Amino acid sequence: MILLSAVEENYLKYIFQLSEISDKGIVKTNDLAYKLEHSAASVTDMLKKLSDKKLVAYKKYYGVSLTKTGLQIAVQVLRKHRLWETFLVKNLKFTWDQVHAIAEQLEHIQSDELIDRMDEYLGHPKFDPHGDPIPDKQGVFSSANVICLADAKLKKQYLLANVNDESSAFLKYLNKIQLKLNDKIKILDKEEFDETIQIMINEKKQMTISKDAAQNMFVKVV
Amino acid sequence: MILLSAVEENYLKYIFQLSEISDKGIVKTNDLAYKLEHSAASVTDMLKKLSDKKLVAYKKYYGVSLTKTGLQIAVQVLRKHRLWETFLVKNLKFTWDQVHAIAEQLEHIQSDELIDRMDEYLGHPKFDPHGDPIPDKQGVFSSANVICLADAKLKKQYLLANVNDESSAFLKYLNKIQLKLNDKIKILDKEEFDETIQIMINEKKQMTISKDAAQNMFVKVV
DNA sequence: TTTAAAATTTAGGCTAATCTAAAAATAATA
DNA sequence: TATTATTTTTAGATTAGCCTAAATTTTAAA
Repeated sequence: MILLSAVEENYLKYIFQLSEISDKGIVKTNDLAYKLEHSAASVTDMLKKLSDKKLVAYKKYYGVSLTKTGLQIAVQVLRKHRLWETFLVKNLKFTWDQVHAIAEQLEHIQSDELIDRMDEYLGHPKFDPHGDPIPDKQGVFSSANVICLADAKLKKQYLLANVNDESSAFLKYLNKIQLKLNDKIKILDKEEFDETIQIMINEKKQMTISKDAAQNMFVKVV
Repeated sequence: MILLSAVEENYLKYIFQLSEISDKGIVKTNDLAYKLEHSAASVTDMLKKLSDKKLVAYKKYYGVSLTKTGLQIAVQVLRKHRLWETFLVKNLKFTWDQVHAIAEQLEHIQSDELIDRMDEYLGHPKFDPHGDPIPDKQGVFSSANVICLADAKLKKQYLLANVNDESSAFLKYLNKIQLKLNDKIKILDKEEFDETIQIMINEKKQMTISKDAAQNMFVKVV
């Protein structure tokens, strides 16, 4: 069990996030410096340390990528971040925009037992309140191409792919409005004021969906 | 709003705890060093820094006490610690001997909003799983009328209200003898020779309690 | 009351994580 | 290709928070 500082964990997390949108998973020093809001010199410094610990593969003037160990740690930090965000929104009723800063702190709490029990407590959610996938204990993300219904685009055709909330209240609600997994959903309108959404289900039934409900539904593009 | 490091918060917390069992609230450098498991020299160093920040009143070779500001912060750290412990035991089903180390980390998460919502979520608990009082947002503790089991009277009915020692060894011992907070305790006999105590638990189970154990248990009169 | 022991502070040093300024390497342009 | 601009690294410094060893102050004992 490797114990890392919160700072080191953050480096790994950001390298992971940048590597996902970069060429061949190679992250540039300056991009990392910008993300971390540190000087490029500090980043170079830390990259050498992480390289010594075999958490990253670093080549001078070229860039950095995660090793297998570094990747595993980065993914677990992301898992913790997203589980905490889920807890903050679902249980403590924070709004999605309030939780990031707090989760940035909570993600560095060191206790596997804690995060396992939190995962259990939340009902093993697969997506966080922003619709980002939550990797499981083994680091496996559930299917990509799924977005939160709250973030879905107007006029496009989707299929209901996943629900985040396993509470009986929410499932009963879905039952009542007769919405099931793999039903077709098209967004007719989004109301800016209260963020409710007008949807068409299976090309025949029109419904108004609350912001809360939409945030718990995940759809994939047809 | 003063932002302190986790290290500084810990100093204030331990000064508070030691001042409660000390003469006139004056804490000695060595006692603090022992509690923090740091060298006395490090403690002197930090006391000077905390003194500069007006969080403690520090007099060389004499001792340290909290200022009004320092006290307020210490009590809020304690509040966070105890609310988190309550959450870990009540909601995540940890046993009370597992939670201390995790709460030591969680107590330093910086967010008033978070702790307010957690307090609300837990239903404004007044005591934590160890029976320690949880100060409210204003820093006010609710006091129970508790006495040490070692000082309790023969033949009287008590409830186990609090334990002094949060070491995992002691809490495991309580688990083993199946003694929990709010269990009924009646003192059947006190042995003068070694100061062991015969107690009846919940009117059905008889036990012998050592002097050491009894000094770590606190009971309230029914 | 003098001396020995204990507690505390001072002095000097170390590591992690940051910084700025200058140097070096790479990329872009004339 | 030569020169300039950009990116990255190196060098040297700083701060927080710790340490050990030595010096100082306080307390206890003879």
